[in-house]
Amino acid sequence: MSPRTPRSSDDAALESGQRRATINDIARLSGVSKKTVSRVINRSPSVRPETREKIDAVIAKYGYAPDPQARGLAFRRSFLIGLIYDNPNPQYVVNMQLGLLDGMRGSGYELVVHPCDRGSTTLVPDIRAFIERQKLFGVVLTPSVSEDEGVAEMLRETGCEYVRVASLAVDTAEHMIVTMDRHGGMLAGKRLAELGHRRLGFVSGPATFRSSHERREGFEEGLKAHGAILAPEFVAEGAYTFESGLAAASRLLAMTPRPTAIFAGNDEMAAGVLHAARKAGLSVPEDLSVIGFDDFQIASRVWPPLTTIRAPTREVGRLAAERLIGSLGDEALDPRSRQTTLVERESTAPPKG
Amino acid sequence: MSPRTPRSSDDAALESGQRRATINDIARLSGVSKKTVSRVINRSPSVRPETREKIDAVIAKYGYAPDPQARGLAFRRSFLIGLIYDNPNPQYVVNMQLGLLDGMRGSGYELVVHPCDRGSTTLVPDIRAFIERQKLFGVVLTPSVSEDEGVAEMLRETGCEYVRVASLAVDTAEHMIVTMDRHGGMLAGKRLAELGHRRLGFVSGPATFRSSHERREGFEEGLKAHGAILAPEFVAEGAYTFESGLAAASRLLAMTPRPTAIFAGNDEMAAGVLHAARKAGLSVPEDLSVIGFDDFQIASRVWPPLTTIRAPTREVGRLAAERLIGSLGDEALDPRSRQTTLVERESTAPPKG
DNA sequence: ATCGCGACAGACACCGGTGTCAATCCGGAC
DNA sequence: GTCCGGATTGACACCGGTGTCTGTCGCGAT
Repeated sequence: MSPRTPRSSDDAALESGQRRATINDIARLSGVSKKTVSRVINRSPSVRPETREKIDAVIAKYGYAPDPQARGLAFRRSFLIGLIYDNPNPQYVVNMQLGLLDGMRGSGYELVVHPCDRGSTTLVPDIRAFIERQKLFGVVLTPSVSEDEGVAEMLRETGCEYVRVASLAVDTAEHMIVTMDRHGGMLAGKRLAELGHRRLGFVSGPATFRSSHERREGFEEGLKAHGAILAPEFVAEGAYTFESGLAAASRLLAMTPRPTAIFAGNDEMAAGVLHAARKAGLSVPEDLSVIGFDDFQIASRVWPPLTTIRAPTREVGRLAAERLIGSLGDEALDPRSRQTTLVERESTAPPKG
Repeated sequence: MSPRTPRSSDDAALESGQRRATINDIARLSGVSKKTVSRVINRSPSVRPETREKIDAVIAKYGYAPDPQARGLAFRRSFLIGLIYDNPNPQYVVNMQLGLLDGMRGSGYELVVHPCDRGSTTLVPDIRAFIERQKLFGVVLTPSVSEDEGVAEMLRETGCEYVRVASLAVDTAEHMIVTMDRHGGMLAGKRLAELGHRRLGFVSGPATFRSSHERREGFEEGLKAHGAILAPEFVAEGAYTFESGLAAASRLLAMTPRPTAIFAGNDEMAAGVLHAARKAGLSVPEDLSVIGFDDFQIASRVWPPLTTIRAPTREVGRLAAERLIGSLGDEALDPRSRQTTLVERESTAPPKG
């Protein structure tokens, strides 16, 4: 190899696609300095249009894309977005991931997943270490860890961008995507009251999830609007799991008189309610109406197929990602994009008699 | 600020944790060159033990951890591992992710998720772009994209490390984690034959998944060992989805005579079989036994709770990650770590009469 | 014709690590 | 005491980008 030929001029490898183009290649092939190429990449205004076009053409010809690592090193941050979650429901997690990827598509960011345990004593330092080591551009938090103020405070300290998905505005608007749990609960209450139910049961999620309270309060609102109420003794706390829903419903159904309808805080617990009803010898919806929440796959797999509240998890994920990377306009103000809706299947009917 | 004090000596910020330590800080504070610190980080053997200890102490004192971006830039690769998948089942995806994270814990790698569509005409270039842009250390592929030879060939070209999770050894051992689908199918066949079933139905996954064939062939083996056979007319192809299972089972149950037991290729389709049975007026397990595959949550949510084959997806994920980063020893040779097992619930019984 | 100024472009250092190669250190052989 | 070779260590360039600052250019004002 001729020593006169600098390594960076090894254009044969470039042409054949053996070697990815770097900013130095683009600069040399465009006849400008690398700094000018950098300006073009970063859309700096002070580049003459003809220069920009010339460079853009070379970039396009060689399919050049800047190296995220090198860029990140200079920027002192990465182009990674972390999803920090502790919700154990697989479908929630996957839908959220898909939504985030929807919102990130074409932005040059990548999604790094980071499950955590809110009960851990090292929760905050663990997340902090994750963020600082990777110099994350930003993170999205979902319930219930999104409702943790200790974590939020740490995030503000680090200066890492963040968006919290929660059912209540627990932070400033630019850091929030608010889900419509209260509205969903209201739809459930309204529907059951309309059907004529007056002895209503509620299987709540764990008190550590804000959504548990929102769904319940919405439920009560919906009932009240149609002249029904939720008696405190007909409220049983579960943990958003099948087993907890089964146990809670068993308690409710053992009471006399028992509720004629039960609203469960999510579909998993609603499935538990169905099992409890079966064990109690009750048929659904004849003896007991059941409404769930989420409209995950399980809702249509159980028998009878569950009437439930559809929560647009994937859309919420997309909004969260767009808010994080700054591409979200006024859409977030329009609740239609994250509306909850009632999906009526076969687990609801008027009460007997 | 005194110009005599170089910026790198701003130890106040370091002590207070305002600034993360860099390799230069560690070098200065240890009284060695950064290259020697680099040697310690990378476990180079040619460092005198006392030097190593001195540096290790400083590293520990300041909680130093090398910057993955800078390291990656110099190494010409990142410390990211991609999960490339096209399996739409949320629980499979989440279990696989959890397993991968299990295997990666403490290794310094992070997991980047990348769903894809095997039907896309740009599948290979899309994945290639993902790998090259991020300079991924390695990727894990799961079915069915793990069975795509075009993708595998591209991976070999790029030099990116990779591990394929599949139900058949479609690559050399160092690139494979083989799941025991055939064995699981065998367990199902064996059990149904033992119960006395002789007219057996099979709802297959899509032909594009190797596991569909493996599970079926295993099923036939298990039957044969106990004197039963799978008649070709009792095989219906589904697509690993609830709806396809429902449709396939409806066809099987409309035949005369109909099968007394059905093995479905996964739990989702088994749930569909249960719905089909109900619509046909058959009760499970009295009129029809059903076995699923996976033992995902849905198996215990449906009614009756499904007898199924437990597949250790999370463990398989852990093995895949360990193989990728090279921390997997002989464990992979021991099938116990990825054994499939029969989980007997209430959807199976001897045939009537 | 000269001056001043904003627009544009480039030189150079730096982000935080690693590779290469030369320099230094050390104990044992002569 | 001197020489030698392997073990340690350090100086310096480089990975592929960006920040800062300086220099050049073209144009209208004087």
